[in-house]
Amino acid sequence: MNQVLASDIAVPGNLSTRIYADLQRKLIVGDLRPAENLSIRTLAEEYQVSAMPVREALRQLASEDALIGAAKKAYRVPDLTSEQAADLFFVRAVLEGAAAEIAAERVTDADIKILAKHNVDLESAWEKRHASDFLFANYQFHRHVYSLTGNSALQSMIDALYVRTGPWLAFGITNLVRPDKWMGEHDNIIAALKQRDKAGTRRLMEEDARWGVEVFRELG
Amino acid sequence: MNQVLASDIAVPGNLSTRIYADLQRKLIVGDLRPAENLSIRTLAEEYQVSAMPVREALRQLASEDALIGAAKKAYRVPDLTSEQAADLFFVRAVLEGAAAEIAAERVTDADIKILAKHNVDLESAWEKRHASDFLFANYQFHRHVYSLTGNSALQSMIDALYVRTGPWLAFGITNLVRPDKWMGEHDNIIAALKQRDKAGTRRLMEEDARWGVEVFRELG
DNA sequence: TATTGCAAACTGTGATCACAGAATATAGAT
DNA sequence: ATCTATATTCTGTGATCACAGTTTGCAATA
Repeated sequence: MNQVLASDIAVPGNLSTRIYADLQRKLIVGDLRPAENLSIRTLAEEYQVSAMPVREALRQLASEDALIGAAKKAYRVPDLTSEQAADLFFVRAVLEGAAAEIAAERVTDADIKILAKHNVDLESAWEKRHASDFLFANYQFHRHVYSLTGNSALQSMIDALYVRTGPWLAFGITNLVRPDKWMGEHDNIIAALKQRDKAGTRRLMEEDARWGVEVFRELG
Repeated sequence: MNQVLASDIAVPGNLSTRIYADLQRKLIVGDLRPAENLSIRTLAEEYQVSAMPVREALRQLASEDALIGAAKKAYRVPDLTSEQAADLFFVRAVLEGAAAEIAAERVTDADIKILAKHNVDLESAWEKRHASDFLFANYQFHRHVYSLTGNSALQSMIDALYVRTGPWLAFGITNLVRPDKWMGEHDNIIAALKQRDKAGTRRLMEEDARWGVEVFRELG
């Protein structure tokens, strides 16, 4: 059962917000699969709440195109076309590239240690072929970089992109053919950050985002 | 009274979506002022619907930070700090700059005629000091440019930025000291598009977005 | 056995009510 | 006249119900 709503733990906000956050996380790490249906009443029972908070959470995710919602039809996780996926990764490259340039100015040694740890988690998850752990570590790594900008508007917009690409990436990496040439990318980013190399960090971050498109091309 | 919900006109979607779209437009053109309160029940009466669709629209706008919502307190239009405004215009410059570069590759002569018309509307609205017409024409101009990318994810993200900066810009331009040096920017963008100058269009578009920050600095 | 049609189950949407906390206005005291 | 305490009004939130369109499954027919 879901622990998200345990009321003894101090959680911010109302029920809708908590359910929204939980579903958002599940989308990012690929716990929800493309074309999967989400029913208000079913989720309400799982979360042990009424339909009210769930419908608001689902509507909110649908408004961000993290879910597809049509009248009188069940909400479902989008199954992206190649063009849609490419569009999302393009925006991610633009935003994360700009963020990385700023991050290179502000990064501290403590930040680099944290990034290195996330990278260890990433490779550990890859060894175990654990898709959700892998995606979560990847998200944590990237998020730490663009959070260094201190620009909350920028952060939430990039977050929204990870929510939308999560389900598709989870499918993609489990069928990945050649991950080797990409696995060292994060190390290169850390190295560029260490040198406070703005242009280099930006270029590497843009490349890393573009990797998502590569995955897609391999799968056809 | 609001005509948005006239049911004889074929409108897409449900009540929540229509109310959301109407409020979104009002935010973009500055019909809603910073720190203004929005009550679910009051709006429900204005739109002649129950509270249900309104609360979903407001919640959705709050989730995009287009409105501020706290438990048991009225929703209200955000009153941006200088840092928050600068952050928003930074993201706008990044996204619109990247979009403009692509637009310069795809722009047609028909597009340029449309852009020129929006620019005429813009200057006409300025002569009359009509803030909402001015902001709407400005939005139309920019939107036409970044819609040329065909990237819907990119478009909706930029749209969200106009929603958030609208109320603040509406206040800003009415108190604007020196608009002259900025009024020709759009003409320069059109000229760069005519020449299919990717780098130039991008640079000019980034500058134009940065103008929003300038406005703020003038006002203190 | 395959196909068609109908009924039952399931879907989101909108309306309405109860509730608790926040804001406001009013009346009382100093 | 000013400050304070209290009552009233207003706020979003959650739950529950009715409704109509969609999907699904089962049974009857060819």
